[in-house]
Amino acid sequence: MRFTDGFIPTLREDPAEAEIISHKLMVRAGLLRKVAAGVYSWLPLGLKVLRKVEQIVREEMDRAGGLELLMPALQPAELWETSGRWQAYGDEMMRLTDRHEHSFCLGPTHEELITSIAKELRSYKDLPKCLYQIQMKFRDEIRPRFGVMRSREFLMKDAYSFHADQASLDRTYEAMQSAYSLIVERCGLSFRPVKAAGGLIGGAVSEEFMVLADTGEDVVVYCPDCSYAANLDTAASKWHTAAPDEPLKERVKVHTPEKTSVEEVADSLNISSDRLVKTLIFKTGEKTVAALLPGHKGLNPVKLAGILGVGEVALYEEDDFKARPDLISGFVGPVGLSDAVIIADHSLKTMRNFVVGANVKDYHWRDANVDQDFGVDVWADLVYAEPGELCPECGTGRLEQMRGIEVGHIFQLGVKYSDKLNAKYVDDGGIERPFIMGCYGVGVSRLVAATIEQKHDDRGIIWPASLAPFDIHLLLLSKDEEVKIDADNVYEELSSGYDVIYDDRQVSAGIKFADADLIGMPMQVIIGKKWLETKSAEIKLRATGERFEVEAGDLLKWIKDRRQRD
RNA sequence: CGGGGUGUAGCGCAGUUUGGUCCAGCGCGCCUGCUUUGGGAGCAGGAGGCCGGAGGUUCGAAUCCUCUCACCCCGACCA
Repeated sequence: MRFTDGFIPTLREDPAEAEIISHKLMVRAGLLRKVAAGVYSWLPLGLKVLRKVEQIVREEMDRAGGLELLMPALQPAELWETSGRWQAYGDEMMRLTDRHEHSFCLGPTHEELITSIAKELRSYKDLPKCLYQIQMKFRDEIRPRFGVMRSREFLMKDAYSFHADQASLDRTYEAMQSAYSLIVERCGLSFRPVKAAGGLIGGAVSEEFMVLADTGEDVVVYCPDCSYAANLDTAASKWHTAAPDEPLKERVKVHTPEKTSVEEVADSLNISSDRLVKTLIFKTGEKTVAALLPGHKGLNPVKLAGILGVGEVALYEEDDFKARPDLISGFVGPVGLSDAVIIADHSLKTMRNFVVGANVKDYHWRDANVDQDFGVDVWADLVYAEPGELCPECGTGRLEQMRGIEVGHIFQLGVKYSDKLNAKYVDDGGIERPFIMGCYGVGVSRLVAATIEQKHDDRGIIWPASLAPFDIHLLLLSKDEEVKIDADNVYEELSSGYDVIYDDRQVSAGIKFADADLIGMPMQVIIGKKWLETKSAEIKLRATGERFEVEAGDLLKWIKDRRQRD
């Protein structure tokens, strides 16, 4: 395409609204324009990239046995009421009412809808099936940000699989796992699959695909010595040492006036904070939960929510304490605690003679012990894994952290939705059973942003060949009429085998160079001074900056060879 | 929603503290002409803004007051 026929509005300056590099570059390079908070128009150049990612995703899904379909974005409330998520999804769901006062939402995800469709699968003979679509999703994010990285309307590939047994689900899950790796690899990105929490979508087994980038919103904990990698939300570690072999003592009440924080109590008793057990009180619907963990560790609320099987947990606030006069803020402890579920971190099993709150203002117990002084209802991993701690899998590597962008997430759902929505098939014994399900998502539009986040320099975007909107950027730098005619011919010639953007604008060379680097096609073919002298073009590779002089007659062959090599 | 901040030409900004010197200004971009053409050219001329919106104070408001809307950043959420 001739530049003058295209619509590529490039900007010299960074837009004020953009914070991260990919957002700045997407606006500056003319891929994207903002319409409202978290809502964007994709301009022609941006759409070309989006379509390329979409096509890669489609090809890999098809190869993995997926069947494409298209469901509506507009969905009736009734469907969501049967699964209970019309309420559960909360403010994040975009809701609307039609002229007949019927409630609808713009789909934030499609488990409900796909499950209703899957009811057509009647027999175990129809299984397994994996259905997918590539479609706009709508989520009224609390805080949209970073351009299309976290927007309220975004392109997603979502797939759902239906199985008669766990082994079948495992096979599809693995096929998706490798399909996802291939998708991210084909986009030319370095990434890491990591263990993840199910969240609102739910499910026991789940993995996220993280594109590594400093600006990523997620933290990945990984082991440099083995393959272990997990989202910080779920990452485990081996950190507590064996029990000090000291005899159990009788607990003693100590006066700790005004000492409410871990540090203050530890200081006033002249002990280190790891000899103190803190008790955090949470409310989860009807229940009150007391979480016990060592004083020097941080509580991971995602783990706690997972153990309790709820979407999120909320710490007790002032008003909650007023409603429970037996709980004294700052002095809460497990000894004598009633009407609360006690969940303790595994590390407490090996702790002895520790300090806990006494449930009396200004007092703590010292030399308290599990069993002897209080019981524990649930043992669990409640704490954050920290860098430097030992890997939970190999046991020898020291964990490290890095940031990542979640571009894909796969889940084993089990019967969570099929049960509620009464989606069943008949097994070989003639008995009705709910489908065993999996679901698999890729953020297609986010993948575009993630690519730029990883592939750019201070001049602009560096597209990998697989996603570049054009293969070749042809620059005409001479005003000479004959050279112009030659350049037109080169454009025709290259266009026979490649998608070419031809900068035929009447602007200075500097502008053409700057725009070419900004919009980032992998290969620039420059026709300028040397053409007059030797009929040769200069080829510049965007990624490395390498330049080659190639004679007119050799252009096609040179480009073909080079592209095969790369 | 809580905390912080910003709305002035297509984009990036100054002016607001201390009302008048602003029927609003700068850089980039845009239009016309001439010159220029290998890393964001020069000269000359020109177009473009009811200063986010509504109301108020005042002889006079981009500037002060009230209300309102939008957007951005920090937190909980997630592809």
